[in-house]
Amino acid sequence: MSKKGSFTKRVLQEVVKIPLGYTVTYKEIAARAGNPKAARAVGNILKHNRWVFFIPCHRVIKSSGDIGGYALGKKLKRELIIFEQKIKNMLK
DNA sequence: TGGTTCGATTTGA
DNA sequence: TCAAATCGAACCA
Repeated sequence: MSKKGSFTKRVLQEVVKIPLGYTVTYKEIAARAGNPKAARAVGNILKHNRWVFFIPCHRVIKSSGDIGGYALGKKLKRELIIFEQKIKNMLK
């Protein structure tokens, strides 16, 4: 229990690397972190992470393409994703 | 400190 | 559609 778990840090690191207007699935993050089966843990980490202000949790969604959830509100998450996709389209 | 339960999930039958 | 698996963190004694 005393272990901090490098997996947590790894997950956060990967989430931060997510480009603008790009969404990643929990499984993808888990896989990048080293544990493809830790998709649930990813959501749990994002929910209780202490770097929530530095991590775009709204870019992480379910593999089904649906919005999993969001600590600040699922509705806000959807809006943010659409907004970022819009920006991406504009830059494009 | 140690053990148990839950969660923003995923996958298989 | 339902249930099991699996990882991290919170909760309780």
